[in-house]
Amino acid sequence: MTARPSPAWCVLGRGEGGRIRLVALDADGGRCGDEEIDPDGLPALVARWEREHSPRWVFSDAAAWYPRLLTAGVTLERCHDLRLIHRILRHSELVPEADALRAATAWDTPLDPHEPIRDTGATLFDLEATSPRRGAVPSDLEETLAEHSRQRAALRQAEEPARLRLLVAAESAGALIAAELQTAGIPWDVAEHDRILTAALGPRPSPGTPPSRMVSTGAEVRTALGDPLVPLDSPPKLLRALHRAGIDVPSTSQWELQQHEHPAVEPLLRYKKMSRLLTANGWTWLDEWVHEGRYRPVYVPGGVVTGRWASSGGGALQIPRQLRPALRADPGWRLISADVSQLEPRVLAAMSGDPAMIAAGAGKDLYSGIVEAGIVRTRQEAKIGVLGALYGGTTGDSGRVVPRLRQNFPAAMALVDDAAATGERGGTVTTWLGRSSPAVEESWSQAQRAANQPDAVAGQQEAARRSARERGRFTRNFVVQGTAAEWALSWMAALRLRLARFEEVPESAAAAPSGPVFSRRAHLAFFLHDEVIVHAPAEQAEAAAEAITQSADAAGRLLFPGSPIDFPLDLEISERSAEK
DNA sequence: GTTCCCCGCGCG
DNA sequence: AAAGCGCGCGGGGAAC
Repeated sequence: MTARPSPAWCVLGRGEGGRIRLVALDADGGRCGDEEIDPDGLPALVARWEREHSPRWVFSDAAAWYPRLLTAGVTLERCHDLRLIHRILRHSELVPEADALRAATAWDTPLDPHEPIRDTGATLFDLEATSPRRGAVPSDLEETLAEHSRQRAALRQAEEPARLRLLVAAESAGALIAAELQTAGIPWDVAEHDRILTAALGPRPSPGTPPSRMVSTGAEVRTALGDPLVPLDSPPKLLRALHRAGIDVPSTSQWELQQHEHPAVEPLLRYKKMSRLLTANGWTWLDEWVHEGRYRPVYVPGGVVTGRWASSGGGALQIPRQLRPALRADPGWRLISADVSQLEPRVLAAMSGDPAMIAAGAGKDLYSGIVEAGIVRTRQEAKIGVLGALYGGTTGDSGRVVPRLRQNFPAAMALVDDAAATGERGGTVTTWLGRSSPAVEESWSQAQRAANQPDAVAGQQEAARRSARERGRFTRNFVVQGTAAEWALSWMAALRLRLARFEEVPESAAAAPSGPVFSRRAHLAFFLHDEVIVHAPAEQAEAAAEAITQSADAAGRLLFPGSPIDFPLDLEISERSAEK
């Protein structure tokens, strides 16, 4: 009698008559288990397989399946998100034979974020029974199995399969993390938020009326302009009023206004700050987005072409620094905030293997390292130069510093310069782990060809060149921003597994208002490109900090094995997030 | 009345 | 300060 092969994968999908099916596959794709159950029994079924076999769960779309499991208290270690991975494999230059994948158009969802999923009471099955979500992919078992099989075939045939497999794992981990972040939420101090608003704007006004300090500041502006009726919230009208008062600005943006000495400028800038705070993160935002001491934004993994996350609703990726003190740990808990110093430049140094650039960042602030190497005089110059290198800056201070970087960091600059040149030609570029930039539209190529014909008019040529340079700046940045996103996902994926091994604290020490899943031990609470915040019981704070640091080191070694590159963190343990 | 685009500004 | 990359959002106002 042969041993029953152990399940490597568990595929979930809808079966007949509204039932759910689970099919277990061994490492070679052979079926080694098959169960069917009513939707109500799904969490218990999944929990049992997770406990007994810890397989990689195959989801048509983790964003549709996992929240339901989390609500029932079930967390999973690993998954494969077919929707997200389809998008990567379909476009990746490392997949030579993608015809079968490309033919499966039902899996080709737009980059647009999901509709915000605000009502967690609705289940996957309710949603699909009524109106399918925008960007929904098939969720029936047979089609889910078929797509899984196509993706495994594509991965087998890939060049650099090891890298692509890392990307697949990291992207899928991101799908789990995004759902967990939304379930856990960010601990948010409503009273502190209200204090910040009141200090800046005056007490909360009745609905429909502006707060008192905005009214008085608006009056100051109007007095200074000598016009009692200027509508300050309408840029075109405000612009005309500014012109009438002799303030000759091309737009009403703050940096234009700052060039002028007029007495209306200072109160107007103050007014704009207040208006921004009120409309973006005022009391209305608080009412809508913070409930029971938690802010629960909708994260959209893979929502940006480069692989960065986007967000949908609530502006999770734009929380102003001014409001950071409103992030506050529950009583007896701590926030551990960590951000990577100069992530993108370090990623570029590692990708290119540029020894001088790696050395400049070794164990310290990379920009200061560039100063100490005698390449530029000030840290500010170093920063502007490096950002210019990453973004394709050609003018001003950045344009003056970039040539010096090109001289001192030839390998690093060659990497981004090559990416830009490829983009200008209409070509595709690829991140370190294998995410490729979208192909140009046929109309773009046609316009470029037309502009190169002898009969092309000057305006046409200029427009085509400008468009080519724009695309070059995009592809230049794509390779670095995209690889940085891969590093950040690997960091979080490693951290998430470390935190999952933490002991649960006693009920009495649990964070009160959060759901049971994330109220008993350290958990991720926030993510923003190169920054994480972990919410942890006070006695786990040091260990969580250690896990964050170890995970950063692990991510560096995973992506760049053997490279001397390091990724130092700014890390802080506190009850309240600092404004910085 | 609704939809769409632009502006301006917050974040990395 | 912005510039040079990537985003989301609210508001106004034009387009429909």
